[in-house]
Amino acid sequence: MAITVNFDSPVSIEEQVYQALRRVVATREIAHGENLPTVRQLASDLGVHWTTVARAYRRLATDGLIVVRRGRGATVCAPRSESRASATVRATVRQKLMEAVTEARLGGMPLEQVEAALRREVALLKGEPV
Amino acid sequence: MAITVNFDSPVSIEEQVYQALRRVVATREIAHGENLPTVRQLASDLGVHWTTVARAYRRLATDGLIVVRRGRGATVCAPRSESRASATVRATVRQKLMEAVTEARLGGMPLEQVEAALRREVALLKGEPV
Amino acid sequence: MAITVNFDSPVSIEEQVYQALRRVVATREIAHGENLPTVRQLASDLGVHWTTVARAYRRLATDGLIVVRRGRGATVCAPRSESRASATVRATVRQKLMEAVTEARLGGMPLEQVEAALRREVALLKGEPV
Amino acid sequence: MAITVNFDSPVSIEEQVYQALRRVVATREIAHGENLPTVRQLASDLGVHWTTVARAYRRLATDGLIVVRRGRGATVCAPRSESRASATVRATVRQKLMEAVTEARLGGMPLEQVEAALRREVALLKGEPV
DNA sequence: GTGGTCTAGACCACG
DNA sequence: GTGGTCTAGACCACA
Repeated sequence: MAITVNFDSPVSIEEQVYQALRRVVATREIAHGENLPTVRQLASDLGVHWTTVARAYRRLATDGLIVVRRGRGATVCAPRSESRASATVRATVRQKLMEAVTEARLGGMPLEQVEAALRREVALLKGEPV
Repeated sequence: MAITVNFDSPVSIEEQVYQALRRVVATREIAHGENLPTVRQLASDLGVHWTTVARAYRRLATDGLIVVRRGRGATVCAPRSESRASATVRATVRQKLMEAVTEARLGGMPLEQVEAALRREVALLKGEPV
Repeated sequence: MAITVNFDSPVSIEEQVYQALRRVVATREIAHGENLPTVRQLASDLGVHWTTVARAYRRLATDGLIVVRRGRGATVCAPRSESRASATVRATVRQKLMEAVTEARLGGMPLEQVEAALRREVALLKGEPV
Repeated sequence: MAITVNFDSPVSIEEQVYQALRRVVATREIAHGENLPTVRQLASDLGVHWTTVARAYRRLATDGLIVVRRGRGATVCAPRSESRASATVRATVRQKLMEAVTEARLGGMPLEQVEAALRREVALLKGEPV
């Protein structure tokens, strides 16, 4: 599980760890029923304090992505099946996409390339060859 | 120019204002050669401190999106033409797209709907009917 | 005896088991003179460590609700008769009631409904039809 | 605003502060639009670390009871009007009432006295003479 | 001045 | 050993 944090980023370390772990769960790199690394282990790998990692784990637990139990570590929950997504989820996704196209245009990247890049990301997540 | 800030968000007000203004420039809602509102005007509209807005304007100027001249306000620069985007831009766009698909999967939103949503965003930015 | 524990709760498993057993004794679901399940039996039913259950039993014994004797298990003691309650008990009860009305008001629940709900709880404890 | 914390309690200091502040908001001791004390002020009053108080404030903000803004302190939000309470709220209230009657019976407190005590709490919250 | 985050390291509860 | 909480105090962003 290769995750890194950028100490110079305006986004907090906790947030970076949280987002990276959401990704790990979404890709099923660590599957349903398996454990994440212990907070102290991951913290030492990343070079951050273990309480910072523990805070990120708590948020994942609040989201229902993992179950955290003292003395037993953090276990990944069963994934949600595809279904009618909530309005909140759709709004979040839309926001991210809007940011992507905004960055693309300001950076002079043709919008067709953005669509191609999205197809690559979708294929990656599905585990298909790109 | 309708921009709003969320005071409860973990992302700073400065960052929210900065991002919203990037969007305004990207959509050409305020076109090349026109002025943004004054720092104090926008601050008062949003109910935030004027120094916060000023910091956001400075960042836009650093990005080369606007030029700020004493006594003449903040003027939007000519847009970049589409071209070969820098690696940085492509990485940023890719990151946003990755976050979008991650959120979609965790929220149970079918990935095909993400592609459809992106097409809508692209059309919106181009000013085409959706 | 159907008791469950919530592994995600901020309140410890020991505390949950302890509270649930207090409830079981109060309702006389296991009556005066009868035995609680063995520590290892209950632990295995709940999927928790047996030492956790043992700690809860110790607390019940300290409270005088059960007696634990080697080789004979944990036996429920005779209930206290109704009498003038100690100041401590009255303070505890008052605290719980205060929390209940606080939650009700913050959640928009009319306070009359709280009184009705209490009458239901009293009837339940007495074993009357609700 | 007289709140105290019990350092020997099994419930965490953060939780105690959080509950006490929920009470303060519910009773409108600090009304809609007013500010709570600053985190450092309250922490110093209680003799705890200010980050502990800050965590409690964050939870209140998550609950939508207050709005916390850097440099401006924590402001109480408008109260919810009475309405049909959610199932979650009703379950929470019911749980608290169940704990109250359990404690009463185990402590030998007549259940009629519990009902009387609840009426007092309701009157207190409504600001009526008791 | 406000609150937000991070590190450091203590102590505790749980398995 | 696990994670949870607290203190202590640094540094940052915002008003």
